[in-house]
Amino acid sequence: MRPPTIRDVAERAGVSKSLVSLVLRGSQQVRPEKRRAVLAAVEELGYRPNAAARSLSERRTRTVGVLLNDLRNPWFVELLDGLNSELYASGLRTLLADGRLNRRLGEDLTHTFTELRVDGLIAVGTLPDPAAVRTAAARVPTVVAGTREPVLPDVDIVAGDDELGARLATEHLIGLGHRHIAHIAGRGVVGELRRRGFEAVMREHGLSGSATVEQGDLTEEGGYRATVRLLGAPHRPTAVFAFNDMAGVGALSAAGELGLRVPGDLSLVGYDNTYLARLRHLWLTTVDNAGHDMGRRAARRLLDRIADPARPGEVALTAPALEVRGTTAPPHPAD
Amino acid sequence: MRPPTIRDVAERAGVSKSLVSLVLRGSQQVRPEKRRAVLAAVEELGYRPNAAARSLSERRTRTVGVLLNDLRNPWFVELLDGLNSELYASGLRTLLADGRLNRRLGEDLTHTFTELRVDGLIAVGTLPDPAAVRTAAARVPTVVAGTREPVLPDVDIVAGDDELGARLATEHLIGLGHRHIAHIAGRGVVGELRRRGFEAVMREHGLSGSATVEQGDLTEEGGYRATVRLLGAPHRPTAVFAFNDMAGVGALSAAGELGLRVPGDLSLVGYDNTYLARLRHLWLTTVDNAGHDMGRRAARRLLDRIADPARPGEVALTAPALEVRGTTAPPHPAD
DNA sequence: GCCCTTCTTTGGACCGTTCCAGATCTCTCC
DNA sequence: GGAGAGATCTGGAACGGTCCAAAGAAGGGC
Repeated sequence: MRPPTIRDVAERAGVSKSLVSLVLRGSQQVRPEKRRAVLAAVEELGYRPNAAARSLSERRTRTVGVLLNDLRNPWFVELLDGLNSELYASGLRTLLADGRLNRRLGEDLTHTFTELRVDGLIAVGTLPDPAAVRTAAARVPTVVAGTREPVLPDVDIVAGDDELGARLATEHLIGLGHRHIAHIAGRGVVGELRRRGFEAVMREHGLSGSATVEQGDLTEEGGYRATVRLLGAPHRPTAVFAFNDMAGVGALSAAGELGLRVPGDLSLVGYDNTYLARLRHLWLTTVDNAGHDMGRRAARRLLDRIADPARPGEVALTAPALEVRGTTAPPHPAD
Repeated sequence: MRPPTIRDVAERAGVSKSLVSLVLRGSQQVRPEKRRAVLAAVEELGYRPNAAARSLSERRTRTVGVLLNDLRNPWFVELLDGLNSELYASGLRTLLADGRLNRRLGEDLTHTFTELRVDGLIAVGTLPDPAAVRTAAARVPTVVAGTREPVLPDVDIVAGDDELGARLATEHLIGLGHRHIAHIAGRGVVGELRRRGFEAVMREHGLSGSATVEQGDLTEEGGYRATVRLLGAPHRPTAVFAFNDMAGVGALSAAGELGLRVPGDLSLVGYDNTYLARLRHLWLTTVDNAGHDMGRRAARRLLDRIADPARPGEVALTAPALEVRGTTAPPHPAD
């Protein structure tokens, strides 16, 4: 009861296995009646090529590995979507591995990917183990997406311009009249860049004195706690710029619990423009990071690199855009 | 510059390739010094087995295909997590395909999976093309998770008891004193079951007359629109039980826009206990569907089925639990 | 020291494709 | 009718592992 092989098809169609192979790969050098005979045999037997045999022989898998930090972050899914659609168009399939989950399981995911001999690798977001990306990149064409690290030779980087995004958010708040603004900072290089953008703009407007930075993390919980600390301090900010939407939602909750109305008493900006920010009940002003588009660009970079593995690594930044919704407004005149 | 093969390792270690194979597969029949020599050679050459060659020879891939409806639905991710951890423990890796995305691309994902010769298949949630699951199930051990369809011979089903979950939600609302209760219904068998549970409980309490069902869909938008229609009707309900959390959040928004306070003027229950419901700013009363646990159970079923493909299909329902949060309260005495 | 048994180790067939060099067919042209 | 040129088709060697039967080595008993 084994699945039929190319030889079974050949026998049934009365041709050689080589001819079947030619037909299946779309060769023009085959006489129409033979082609028909082969296709009929394929149909009758329900033949499906064996991908393992094919890639063993072709010495490539037509598969790209995607290393993801956390599938629960909606922004990653967005990026993944763009990635998929572009790679699919080039006949590549995508193999997904969630680094957070599997690290918990104690496996180095790049091992799996090298054993599978993926044709390329995309590392999305800040990963638990950047060293693994380095060793993998030495073996297989690699592109880093959605973050600026690790910087490696022969690795392209496709990311948003986080510093610019942070500038947009901060300038929006200042433009509304806010002076005392806080930033809930994230971790890693991305967190660093967004914080830097915030601080630079505040400095440029002579507001360094009324700028506060509170360390949070990438979760709602982190945003909540940071905001509770911020709003409990003596010089309460009138606006908060959060590292990402999740933290922004946490800030929203904290404000609500402390009896502050948003945006009346407190303005709030998130980052990423995930579907969370688009929920009407949250309706968060945020910075659009163009995840889908970034995914497509990362895919194109990878295709280029697969074609020419030795090309020098490039850094491509996409410009983010401010998405103004319902959580920002001018401060009270009193403040 | 090809990656080293088992023969390269054998030559370096001064043994036969068969011995290398034995060592790598952990045989006890190998003398310690030879084992050491082989492992040293592996290390020096940076050898990694070729998964394609291995699975061609072993005639299995140690890979399970997961067909997912929509990665954006947090509940699916939860289930996936459970699935992964259990399968990983059995040495199986997981290959993920988002049906919604790929259908847009016009591909039948089961094709990919049959070409890859996955050892098993898990279909998660209501899929765009149930017929594809049928044909796939004829070739490869298959388990359906998170929904009750399609029912096929030799296919196990692991799902939540949706009717029971709906009963819990409805009884909770009735217990609080609500009489006029609306349900925002979803699509597919799952939607059907939840609606049936709702209607049964209303009937049992003699409340059929004040039960309303409004068709929504699985999105926030659908929940929002359905709620706007419900609240605009003459006999406004005092409580809404939504098909899932997303729809519940839409309902929350609609209530807010119409000037109704939740839970003061309107009680609200969702379904799935996704992280959305856990966001403090939403804090939605919901029905916990135990996604992680369900994923693990689905994995175990699949392992059983791979071991014995002919075993009769079973249906396993997990009991959901009500998770009471901040969106439900007794109605106004006036209502 | 020889035979027998039990460990270890090995060569070679096989898994299902692709690829290539060469065989075979078909035509065209003189 | 035969040569030459394409167009088609084919057999066999990879690809990199696993598996199995059998060879070789080592120890035990007489």
